[in-house]
Amino acid sequence: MNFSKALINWYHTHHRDLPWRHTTAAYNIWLSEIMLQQTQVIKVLDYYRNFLEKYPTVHDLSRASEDEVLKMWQGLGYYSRARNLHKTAQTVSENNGEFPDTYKELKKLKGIGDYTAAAISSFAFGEAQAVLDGNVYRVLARYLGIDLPINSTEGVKLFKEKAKQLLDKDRPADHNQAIMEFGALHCKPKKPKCDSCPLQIDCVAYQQNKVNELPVKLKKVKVRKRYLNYVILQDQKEHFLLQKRTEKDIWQNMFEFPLYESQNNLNQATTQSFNLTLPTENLIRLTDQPIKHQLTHQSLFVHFWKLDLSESFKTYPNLLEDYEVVTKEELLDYAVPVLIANYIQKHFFKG
DNA sequence: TATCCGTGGCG
DNA sequence: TCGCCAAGGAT
Repeated sequence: MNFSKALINWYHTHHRDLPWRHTTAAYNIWLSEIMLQQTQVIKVLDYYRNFLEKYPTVHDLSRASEDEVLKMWQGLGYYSRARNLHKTAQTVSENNGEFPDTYKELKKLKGIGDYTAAAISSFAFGEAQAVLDGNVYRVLARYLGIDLPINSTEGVKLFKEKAKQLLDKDRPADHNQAIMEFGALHCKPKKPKCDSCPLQIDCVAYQQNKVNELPVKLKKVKVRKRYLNYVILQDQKEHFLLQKRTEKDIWQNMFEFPLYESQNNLNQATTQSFNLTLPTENLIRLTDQPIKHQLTHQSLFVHFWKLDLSESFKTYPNLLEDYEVVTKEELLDYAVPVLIANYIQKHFFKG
C-alpha cells in the first residue's frame, strides 16, 4: 500500500472529532488555521467556538474593533495573528465576503503563508496543494530518512518537493488532514508508536533505528533578558491607568500598566526614576521576587509596584494624555498579556 | 534570511 | 529547572 493510502486508512480509524472538520466553509477553515498556527489543538477549541459565536460571518469580524479582537484573542499568544486576522477579515468583507479560492490568491492575504494557503485551498476548495507543517516535517523526515535540518534553506526546499510528490492529488484534503493527524497522534516527537505503525516496513528511520534522531532542527535561539516594572497607580477615586503598547515589540497594541524598563532587578525606586511626575513617597513594591515570564526570545523579570494618590488623576492633566483611566472592573475589558491578566486577578479580585 | 513574535504542557 | 515543541508568518 502506498504512503498516502496507508495514512488515509489510518486517519479514518484514529482521527479526532474536531469542530473545523465538520465544515468546508472557507471562513471557518481560515479562522481555525490561523488559530492553530504554532498552537496546540486543545488550546484552540474554546477560542474557535467563542469567535464563531461572536463573529458568525467574516463581515461580523470585519466590523469589530481591533481592540475587541485582541481581547477575544487574549491568552492565545502570537498576537500579530489576531491583528492580521482582523485586517484580512476587512479585505475579504470588501470582496463581498468571499475568500479567494486558490492557493496563489490566498497567500496574498495578511497572515496566510505557505502552510495556511495550502490548508485552506485543499480543505475548502479541493485544490491539490500539500501542507507542510511541523507534523509533516517530522513524518517525512522519518519515513524518508532525511537528516537535512528542517529549518535550513536546503531542507525546506527538499521537504517541499517530497511533500508535493507524496500528495494524493485526487484526495488532497484527506491526505493533508491524515498526514498532520498522524504526526500529531502517532508519529509524535517523543515516544512515537512505531510498534503499531502502518508505515513501519517502509520507514527508513525505523529500519535504520534513527527514529529518535529525526527530524534534525538547527537551534540558535538566543534569549534576551529584560526587567520590567509595572506601576499600579490608583487615585483617590479608585481609578487606574493603562497604556497601549504601540511600538514594534512584544504585545503590540495590547494594554499594560505604566511601565518602566530597567537594566536589572530593582529593589527600590522612586516615581522620578520611573519618569512619573508624581509625589515620590509611598511607592511600594508589591512583588517580593520578580515574576519570571518566559517568551521564545526573551526572559522577562517583572516587578509590580503600587502608588496610591490622595488626589484625582485630574490633578495631573499630563497623565491623562498618555494613559487610559479605568475602574477596577474596566481593567477586565482590555486586552492584556497573560502575565498582567494573572496579576490583575491575583491583586484585584482574589487578594 | 535570520530573527522575532506567546503561551503552556511535558519529560 | 529547562529545553523542546505546538496545524507559521512577517520582515
